[in-house]
Amino acid sequence: MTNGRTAEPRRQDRGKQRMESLLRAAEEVFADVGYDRATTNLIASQASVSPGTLYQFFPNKEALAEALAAQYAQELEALHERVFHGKSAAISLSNLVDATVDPFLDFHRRAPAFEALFLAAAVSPELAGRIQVLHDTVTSRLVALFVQRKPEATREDLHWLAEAAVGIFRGLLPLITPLKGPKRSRAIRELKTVLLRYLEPVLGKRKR
Amino acid sequence: MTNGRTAEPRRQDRGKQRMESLLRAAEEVFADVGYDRATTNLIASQASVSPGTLYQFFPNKEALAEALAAQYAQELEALHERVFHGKSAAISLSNLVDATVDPFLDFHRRAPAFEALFLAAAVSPELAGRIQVLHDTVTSRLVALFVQRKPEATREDLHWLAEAAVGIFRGLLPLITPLKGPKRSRAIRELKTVLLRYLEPVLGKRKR
Amino acid sequence: MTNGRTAEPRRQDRGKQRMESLLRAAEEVFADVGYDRATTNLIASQASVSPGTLYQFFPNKEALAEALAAQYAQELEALHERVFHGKSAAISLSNLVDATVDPFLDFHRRAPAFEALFLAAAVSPELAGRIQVLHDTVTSRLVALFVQRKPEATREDLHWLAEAAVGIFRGLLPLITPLKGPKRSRAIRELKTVLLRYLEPVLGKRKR
Amino acid sequence: MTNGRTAEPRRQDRGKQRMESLLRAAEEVFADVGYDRATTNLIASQASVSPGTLYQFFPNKEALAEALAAQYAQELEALHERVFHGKSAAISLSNLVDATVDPFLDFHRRAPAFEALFLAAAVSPELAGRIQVLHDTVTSRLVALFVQRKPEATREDLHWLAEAAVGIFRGLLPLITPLKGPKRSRAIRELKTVLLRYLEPVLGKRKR
DNA sequence: TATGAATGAGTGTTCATTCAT
DNA sequence: TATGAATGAACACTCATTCAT
Repeated sequence: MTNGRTAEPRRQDRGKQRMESLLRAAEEVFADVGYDRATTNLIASQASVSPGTLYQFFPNKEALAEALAAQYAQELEALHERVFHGKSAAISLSNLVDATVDPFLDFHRRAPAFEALFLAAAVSPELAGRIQVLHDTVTSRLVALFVQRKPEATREDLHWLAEAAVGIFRGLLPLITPLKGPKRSRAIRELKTVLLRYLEPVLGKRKR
Repeated sequence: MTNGRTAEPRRQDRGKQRMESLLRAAEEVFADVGYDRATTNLIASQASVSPGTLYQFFPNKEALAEALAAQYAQELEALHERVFHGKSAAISLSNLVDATVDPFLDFHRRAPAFEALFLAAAVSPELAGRIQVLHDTVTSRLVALFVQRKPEATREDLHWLAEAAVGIFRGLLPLITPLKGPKRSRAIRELKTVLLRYLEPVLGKRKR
Repeated sequence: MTNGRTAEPRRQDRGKQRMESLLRAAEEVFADVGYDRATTNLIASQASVSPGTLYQFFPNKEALAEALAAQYAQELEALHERVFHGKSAAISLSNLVDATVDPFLDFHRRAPAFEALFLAAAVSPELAGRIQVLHDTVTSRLVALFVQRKPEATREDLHWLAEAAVGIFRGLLPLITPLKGPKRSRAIRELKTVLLRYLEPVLGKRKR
Repeated sequence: MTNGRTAEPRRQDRGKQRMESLLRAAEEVFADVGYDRATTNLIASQASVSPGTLYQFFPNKEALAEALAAQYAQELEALHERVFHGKSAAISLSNLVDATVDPFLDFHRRAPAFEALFLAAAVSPELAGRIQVLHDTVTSRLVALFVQRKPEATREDLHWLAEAAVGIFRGLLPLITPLKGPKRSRAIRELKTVLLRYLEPVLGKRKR
């Protein structure tokens, strides 16, 4: 019936679309009930697909998480690229923190399963390994940023700085996400304050 | 015949001991596989006891978590009491941070399920309510400490300070716990640095 | 301390009392939740006694049901004795039905587990055998009554008559017991009507 | 490849068949051990199916009972329709009773769980609500029959008549079902006699 | 005799995963 | 490829019964 040459891509396209819709379904389910309580059958039915179909694309639940994490990592990289295109050294630390925190919180809103995955990873080492990429991406971007700003510091120091910064994020995010309105703003301000005070002695501009 | 007065308590003692051994078993299992993956049958067999026995003392898994959290909360309060008996205002902020972080990390070593519960609570709101007491105990102790040190600050500011401090703990703990030796020391130093820099502007001694 | 001769009976008395209180407890529990859903532990605790004590007097749940049924059978016999002391032949059939139905319904009110046992017996042949005595007592009393009234009828016919009468009771009781007030009266009237019309051709007075 | 139009139904057919075989299995198990003692795993294995499969079609035991009751109710209605197609007013009461009792007893033989459900409903109010449909179907059919035969009677009277008739069935059925041969015939005759005598004054032909 | 902690097989139910269609 | 019925080990939890004290 159809041309063999076009049939192939079409089938692959359909596959891509299925994977996408499965990932979106997983995202929603993870966000709704948490990674652990999410069931593959629920994800499949959320995607209006049979469980068998899900397993045609993802060998198990972890694989879904992993793919989602990879997607998130990619998005975060793109985001980072958009915000800092080589001129980070110039701005004030306060602006740097703003430029890091605000887009990230924005992304956080658009990526409903992000927190669920992060939290679940903390609980299950098995999962943690799978979505390591997320953590690594974020950390290495921060390190790059810090290196650019403070080339004379040792790599190790800056790595600790980045790890701690990510830890601060992870620890204060639960303070922010359940809140709305002015309370949320306050919580965000507090996060920025923590980061600012922590980073200032190392990354702050010498002469003001 | 045996003395009636001692017979009763003896049975009750056995009950207390069983509860204790069940809590210890739960602690180990929670620490090993995480709260969500822990099964009541596993906990029972870890305590060398039948599932029925477990349910004679605890109506369900949540109750075990709750009892454990209550125990931890009590221990933390006792710890706090031991460290600060009314003289916190006098010491330097650096000493204060040491006096808070070090015993806490020590406790953390002795309380293997502490982290598992804290993390699981972040995932499951159901559990979160049950072990709220832990978070509340820690936070309110910190607030009390801060009030003593800075009576003129508003209660709200100090509450945010405490919440953020707890968040910092929660976020950086995963950096510390998997490590040993000098790396662990470095990670602890980083945690203390974050806390110190964050708290200094508010709680630091005016005149130096 | 106490005289050996009096100690024995006292102990037996205590035993009797325990059995009685256990039977009363079983009665209440059977009535509350039904025979099948009743648990021995619940019965024991309702009697403020440990499960072990229950099993000292009754080897299992069926034995409790059996003892209760025996008690009920005895009570019903006493009741029957009280109502008909040899003069049943004289009264009208309508009066006979009244004299049978009314005290029975009265007893039914005082014996909360009666219906539960009867119903459970219909479900479980195992139990049915155990409480057969109840059914047999009631039936044979009815047969005796019928024989007195109609000596010339064959024993077999009267036996069928009695069995059917008991069946009518069993079948219409559920119509009566959930009702109160005038509806209940109506249901009772219907039961009596069924019995009257059924028995009349055989037991009715010939000459009026 | 197979025709798309038949492929779908085939799977659905399999589903229907499974549901049917599960209902048949439930029927047998209910009849064997009673509703209360029936376990879902036993029903599943009786249907040569895993427990999971059972739960794919029925969310719990009650649902099985409900579905079975609905099936029975439907069958009874069909039966009724077959026997009385609008001409009940003409026949004698004796014929009417025969035409009601005989097919019903026939059905009763083919529906082994019918009695178990009816009896269990009397014990458990929970179940009673689920299978109410059975009782309601039977009763309302009888009322309709009676109305047709005696239009001038009040609806309420006829309703009581029907309820009592159903009660008589329920009460005398246990007399019939365990018997075979002539004893069974005798028991059936007794049931018909009870019904006949009870209904005669209200539903009997005026002119004889 | 009385206790109540202890048992452990068993209950209803779930869910990641497979596979015939 | 897609389906969804099927699996079965596992889960949380129950309860009749036993037995050390």
